[in-house]
Amino acid sequence: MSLDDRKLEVLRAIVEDYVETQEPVGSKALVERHQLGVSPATVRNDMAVLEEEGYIRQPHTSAGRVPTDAGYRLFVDRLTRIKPLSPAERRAIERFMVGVVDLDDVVHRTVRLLAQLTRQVAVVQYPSLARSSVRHLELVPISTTRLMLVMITDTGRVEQRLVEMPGPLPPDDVWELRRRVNEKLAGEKLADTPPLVQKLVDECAPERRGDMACLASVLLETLVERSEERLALAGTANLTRGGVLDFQGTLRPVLEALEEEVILLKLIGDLEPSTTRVRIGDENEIDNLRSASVVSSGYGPGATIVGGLGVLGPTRMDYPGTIATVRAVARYVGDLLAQN
Amino acid sequence: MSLDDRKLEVLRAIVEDYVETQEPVGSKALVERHQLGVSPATVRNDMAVLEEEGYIRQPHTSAGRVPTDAGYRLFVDRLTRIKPLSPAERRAIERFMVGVVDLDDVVHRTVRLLAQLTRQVAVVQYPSLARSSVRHLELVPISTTRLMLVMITDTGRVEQRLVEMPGPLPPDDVWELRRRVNEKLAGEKLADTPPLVQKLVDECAPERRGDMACLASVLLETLVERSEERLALAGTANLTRGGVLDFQGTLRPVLEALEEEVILLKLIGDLEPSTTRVRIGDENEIDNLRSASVVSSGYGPGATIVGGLGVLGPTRMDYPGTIATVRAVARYVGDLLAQN
DNA sequence: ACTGGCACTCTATCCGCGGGAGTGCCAACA
DNA sequence: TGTTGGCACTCCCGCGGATAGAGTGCCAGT
Repeated sequence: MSLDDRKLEVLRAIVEDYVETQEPVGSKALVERHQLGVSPATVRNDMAVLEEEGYIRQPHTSAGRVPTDAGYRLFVDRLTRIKPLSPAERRAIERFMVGVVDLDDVVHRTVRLLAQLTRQVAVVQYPSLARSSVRHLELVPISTTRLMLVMITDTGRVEQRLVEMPGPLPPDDVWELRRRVNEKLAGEKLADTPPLVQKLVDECAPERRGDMACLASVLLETLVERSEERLALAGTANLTRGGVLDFQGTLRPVLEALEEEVILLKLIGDLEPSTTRVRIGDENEIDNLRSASVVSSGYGPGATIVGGLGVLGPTRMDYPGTIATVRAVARYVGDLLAQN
Repeated sequence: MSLDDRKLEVLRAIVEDYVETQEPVGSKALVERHQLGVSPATVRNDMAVLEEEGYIRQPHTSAGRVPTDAGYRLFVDRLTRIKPLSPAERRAIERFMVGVVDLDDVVHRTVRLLAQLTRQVAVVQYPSLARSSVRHLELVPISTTRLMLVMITDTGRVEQRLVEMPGPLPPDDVWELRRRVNEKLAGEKLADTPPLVQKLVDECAPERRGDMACLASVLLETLVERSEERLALAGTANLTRGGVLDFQGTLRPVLEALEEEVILLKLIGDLEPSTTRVRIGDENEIDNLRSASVVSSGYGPGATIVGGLGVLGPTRMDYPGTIATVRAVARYVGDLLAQN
């Protein structure tokens, strides 16, 4: 049996009221607060159906109804008109971002901005190395046998690693290494570099082979293996809004999950679709986050996507508003990156 | 009236029991769990005195006693023998730190280690720029009018900033700038650099003056103004141990405080004394942390101190154990830095 | 100076009891 | 067939009172 329009309207009303009041909502209160044009009894019938279909449930017999995860899902998919940002919010974004100086700055400001606007926990991933290109590689002698390898990407990220050389290396040789490495790798996507690095070693003059091999191994580590993604987090204090009622009693599991970068990356790192994604409660694979929802989006200059960002909050959240904000911020950050 | 030895012993017993059980401790339970050699009645008299002096208090008439902040303070100052780390803990530290690759790695591992060992929130400050020296400055052309300034310090920190030049700059000029800047600044303590940077501009040939001034302003920002300290945080989930009983009801203020880097730096950034410092409850100037204690210590290669680290937990914490751990980890990190 | 005894206080817990909100069902109606 | 008003029912929540228990303060005795 499919749900007719009024039943959907009832679901919407339930979700909206529950999100606002945080209390189970009953049939009488519903008809009072919304112009449904029908009596409580009718609404009750609709509710019975909605409950049977799994979209709402009652905490105990004879209490009001509460949306289930499936209910929120339906609400998000079919009942949400993305509400445009208020001018105040637009201005907040603008104001927050004036005078950014570098990538770190952008990321930190963005994550705070998101947390503040949505009043939830915000996560921003640094532009993924895998999706960046090498802009420049620099070799800085630290001692006679040590080099500092500094890599700068087109997205503004700077990574550095220490290289222990097999033996002392005169400055001219460092210079030569630097030149060859840049010649070969500059401009290349990081994902494409491994074979190039190998070539670099192969094409090297035998007497330099040792040094180059050593450098190459660290290069590979930096470029690929250790291309651990970085991210920034803000707004954890927002978890305590609404008491401990959300998150079924303890923040513990949520805080634990937030400490695991791997988990966070999974949450916001789904970069395929350019659209905003919402994961509600049980839809999260992470057990610790079964009582949380995540709204995330990819961002990047133009249409390409170089990283993800998003917010995490209770399933009982203002989805339309949150989605709009996340989307707007993602777009803004993308534009900002495009300017560099 | 001064407290005799037995009264102090009673205080110690109260603190230890309360820390363990999290419940107000009564006279009878005390004599049962500790060999005090006197009767409950005697202990009661001692307790009355201790209460009068402000070291303990009862939540309500006819409940057990609970240490006050002053009680903890006395306990820490006069009743604590630092207990040596267990071999297991020593081994944990060693194992945690094998194979560190760079400074970021050291800091991240350290903060996780601390959180794990103390089961509390851990904070580690990156080596303070103000206390570091310039090892090398690198200028990388990004476009014709943009340079990336990369600074490497002797403590392993790498900072970068974008420099917008007034006009296009040929590679040779970049080279020259790089040479001059390094000549003047390499090896200097960051704190000493501002006048040197000024000199750099003054001594510059007039036709280069514009470029150099531009670079200098960014340099100053990087070296001084924006030498915001960085830090790492871990173990927030530990705040939820012991329910919400600690922290008088909500984690909110604590989580808020933990989001403010400035606050955290104040907490662990008191670098004067080489010894471990303990701040208990009200001793924290930050209102949000009135129900928390902070154990912190400076660290650095040898006797010098380049940064701070510490943990934050409820006033009801295991001070002897925590102090020992913080101290041990600080020393270990110092040794690690000394090796570079 | 310490101890045992005793009366007192206060809290936490359980119980029972409405009040109230909300439901489900049914019969009536358009 | 879909909607409505009515009604009995269920269950949570909050309240007051009684009780048990833990712990204290005080006092008299050693």
